[in-house]
Parts: sequence; structure tokens; C-alpha cells
Amino acid sequence: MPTPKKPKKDLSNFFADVYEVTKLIPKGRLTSYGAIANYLGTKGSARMVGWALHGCPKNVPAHRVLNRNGLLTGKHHFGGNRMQQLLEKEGHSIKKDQVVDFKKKYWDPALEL
DNA sequence: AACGTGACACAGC
DNA sequence: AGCTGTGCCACGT
Repeated sequence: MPTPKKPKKDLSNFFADVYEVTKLIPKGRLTSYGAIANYLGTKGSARMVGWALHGCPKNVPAHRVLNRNGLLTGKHHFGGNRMQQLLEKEGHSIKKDQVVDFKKKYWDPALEL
């Protein structure tokens, strides 16, 4: 019997994993919170991914992580247009806070890793 | 200690 | 085809 107790899910590990995956996102590629959550096994808690990125270090390109719609939901947390500008600089096209052809540039960690 | 909020996603209507 | 409601976990008040 295995762990009669409920493992509290190491959030520290969760955070580290989120950052790692985010950093591993290939240039010119994008991903969604749900994809990362799914890869981490916390699928259903996509909010946690967003929350994790909320405290992400600057070395993490969190601007490549959008919602399932390809919408730049968290651009406000980045500092205004910073997120959009960065994405455009990477070669993406943004229309009304939404990435064009997001589906085409979508990168799923669980699928690639 | 409880309620409400939040960088989301999915099922149901 | 779009909107509403619910689930998820942690944090702030």
C-alpha cells in the first residue's frame, strides 16, 4: 500500500516543470495552458499553469503561452503590449490580441516531448 | 476560517 | 454556434 496518505503534489516541482516546458518551446511555436497542464498531469487545472506563469522569472518566455483560443489573455500581466510585440517579433501575427494561425503554430509538450 | 477572485478548459443547453 | 455553468488549486482579504 502505497501511500495511504494523499500526496500533496509538489507544487515546487509543478512550477519548475512549467518553466522548463515553457523555456523548451521552440521558436516560432506557441502553446496553451491546457497543454502544459495536461503534460504535467494536472489537466483540468489550467488555471494553475497561468498562476505559475504569473510568478515566472524573466528567463521564461511565457509570452508563448496563450489560452486555448490563442488569445493573449495575460498580456496585461506582462506589461501592456510587451507580449504582443515579442510575439510579433518572433514572426507571429496578432490580430486583436489573438494569434493568427495559432492552431498551425500550436506546440504540444505532451506530443513533442 | 470562509468567500471571492484569477494568465483556463470542457460539458451542457 | 454561442453562452452559461462547473471543476480545478492557490492566494488575498
